[in-house]
Amino acid sequence: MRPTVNDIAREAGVSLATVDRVLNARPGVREKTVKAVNDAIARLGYVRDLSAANLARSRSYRLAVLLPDTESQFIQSLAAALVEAGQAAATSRTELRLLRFPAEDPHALAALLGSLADRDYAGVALMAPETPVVRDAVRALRARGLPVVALVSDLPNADHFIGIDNRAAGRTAGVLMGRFLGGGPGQVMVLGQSLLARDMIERRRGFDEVMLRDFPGLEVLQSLETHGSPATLRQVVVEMLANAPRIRGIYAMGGGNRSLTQVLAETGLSGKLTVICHELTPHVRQALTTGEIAAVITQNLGHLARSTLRVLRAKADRQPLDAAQEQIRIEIVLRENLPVLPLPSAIDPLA
Amino acid sequence: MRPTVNDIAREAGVSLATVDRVLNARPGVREKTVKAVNDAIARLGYVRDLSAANLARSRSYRLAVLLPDTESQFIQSLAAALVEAGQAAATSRTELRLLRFPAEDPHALAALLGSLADRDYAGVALMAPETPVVRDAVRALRARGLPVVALVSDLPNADHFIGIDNRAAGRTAGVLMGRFLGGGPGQVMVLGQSLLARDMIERRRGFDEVMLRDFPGLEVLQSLETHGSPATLRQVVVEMLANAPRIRGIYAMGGGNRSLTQVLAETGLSGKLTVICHELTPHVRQALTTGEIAAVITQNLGHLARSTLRVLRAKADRQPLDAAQEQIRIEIVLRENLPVLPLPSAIDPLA
DNA sequence: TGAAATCTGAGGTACGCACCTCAAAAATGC
DNA sequence: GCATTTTTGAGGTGCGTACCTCAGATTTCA
Repeated sequence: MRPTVNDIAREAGVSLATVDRVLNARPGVREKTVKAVNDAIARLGYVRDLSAANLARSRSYRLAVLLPDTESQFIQSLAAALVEAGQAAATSRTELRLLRFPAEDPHALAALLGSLADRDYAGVALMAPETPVVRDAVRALRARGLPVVALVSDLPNADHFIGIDNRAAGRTAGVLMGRFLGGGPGQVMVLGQSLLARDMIERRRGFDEVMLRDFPGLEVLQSLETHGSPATLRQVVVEMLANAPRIRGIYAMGGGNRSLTQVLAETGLSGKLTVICHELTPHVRQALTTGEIAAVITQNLGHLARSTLRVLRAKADRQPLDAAQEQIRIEIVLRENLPVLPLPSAIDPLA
Repeated sequence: MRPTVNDIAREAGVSLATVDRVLNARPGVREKTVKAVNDAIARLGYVRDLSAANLARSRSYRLAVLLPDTESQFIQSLAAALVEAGQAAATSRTELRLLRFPAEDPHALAALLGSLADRDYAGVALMAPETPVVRDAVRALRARGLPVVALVSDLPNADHFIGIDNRAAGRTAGVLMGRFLGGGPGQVMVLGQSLLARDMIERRRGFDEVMLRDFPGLEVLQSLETHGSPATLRQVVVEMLANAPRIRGIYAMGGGNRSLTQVLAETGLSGKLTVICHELTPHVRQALTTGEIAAVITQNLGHLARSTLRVLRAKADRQPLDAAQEQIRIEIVLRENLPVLPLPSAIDPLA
């Protein structure tokens, strides 16, 4: 049998109450006694039983995840992954509430953040661009002891960031583009939703780093801004294709993948250009299999979602996290290593 | 407050004992009553508290993981990942025992497997090539109700396989090789430890599929067998390099990466050939950063280890698994998306 | 309708730990 | 040495579920 707290008490020659004080770092125990208890713990190889501890604490975690109300495939997939992770975590006294806020309204978001403090949440995860009001709202929440983690897009004053290193992601796109195009010659088009967004800036920087250093034969054109609008995307892409006849590759830094493949299809360029984009949404999967898209840089949303819950719980308990497990990988997906779609798992509520 | 079993009993108008019988699928309850209870569960949105359930069951899991005693970097990394996952799982009544067996002795392995049945293990994970004696030993274990999962290398009669699809991995290597070499012309050398091992056969098949279909300009040479011996590797590689002057790429299907880079360095070919190999070991990391290796196809060993524990526990409890979470991805690692090495996490035994 | 079989209720204990109280013991300051 | 403070012990309760027993209620079948 594994040792219990009673075994420690006996081994250390102290009472259960003292062991408890040591284990839970409560005050009122002499250094010497603390050491005696810790020695006993080490001798017996005691490991706290988390199930029992959580039960006794009757601790539960109400977590909020705030996503913009954008209806992009990426956000939808992310939301779905979060909901699924939330269902799985329900058996562990964890309740996840998915809240949406108007994408373009930082003040609404700040107000929402402010309202969270009162409703005894144990932690908040947030995917939003950084603006001064948001920064202040995050600071206020943290001051109240609520952990706040940034999701997908980093917020410098959050407790933690869950997502990929966008500069490295840009570099990865760069190597793939460079090598797939054999180092040149040719031109590469770069598309982004908003060139002011932190993520886009970092991806572009990483991409440029590699292209300049390793593939000088390829000319990387100025970033085109789509503002998340299919019409704008279509216009700028068509225009650029007309002006730059040596374009052989397109790096889509974020969003608008559906519109992009559509425009390429219409202009008869499907499969003729090397297209590298981000995020493995359903449509991108499809385009990968047909060869319209050559490679995708992505992050595993299931992992991202589960990691979010784990990190929030750890932060709420002020426990350390397993850095290796929580690191979100920059995944490269080609047609050949496209992960098979597992059937939507039927979560058994009694399991 | 979340509903408990008592709430269900009240809501369904039955006693606690009946709710318990329904929840744990014990006999002696009429269809009609079962339905009443399930309806109450649905109405209240009851979710079983796993912490309490595990505690009450006082269930614990002693798991065995059997690895060959090979001292390759891959096995060492895998063992380390398993040990770490085992430590983290200790708080959840899970004890992992890492057992090694002589790599080339199927009978010793079979004997070891046979001896496990008596020592109340809850499950067994096994990384071994399939041989008739092993197959029989696995069957015997399963007949005794012990779940057996195959690790890294598939065993057709195991309960589950944890690892990557090697054929898809080979295809992935193929696309990368083909695209990195611009489709040809040239020759590609292929190296493998043992050409009889199931994994190697599948990787080669996947690689050939893609090369033949998409890159006919590249000639894929016959596989060279290294038998895990640096000397043999050196010999066959040097010989092949002499005989096939148009070699531009090397696909190392498994093992021997250290020796390979060494031979290339000695022959002045470092960085001049496109080398694609498997498994991100410390040495391979190094070779990636220097450019000696262009790309690595790998599987996340941390994930593999944690997945092993989760799957074994689920199998031991006859519970369904989350296919999406347990799917091991085929990861492509280039210098630019090399995951940063997290510091070896200090596992807090009290956490 | 009666006996047998089946179903249900009431109540209990146990799991390992957290957290509480109050009194007793030990250490400390003066 | 005494009062004061600090440390320790003994004992308790509760977390939500699993699993057990035994008596009483209900249904089934002859």
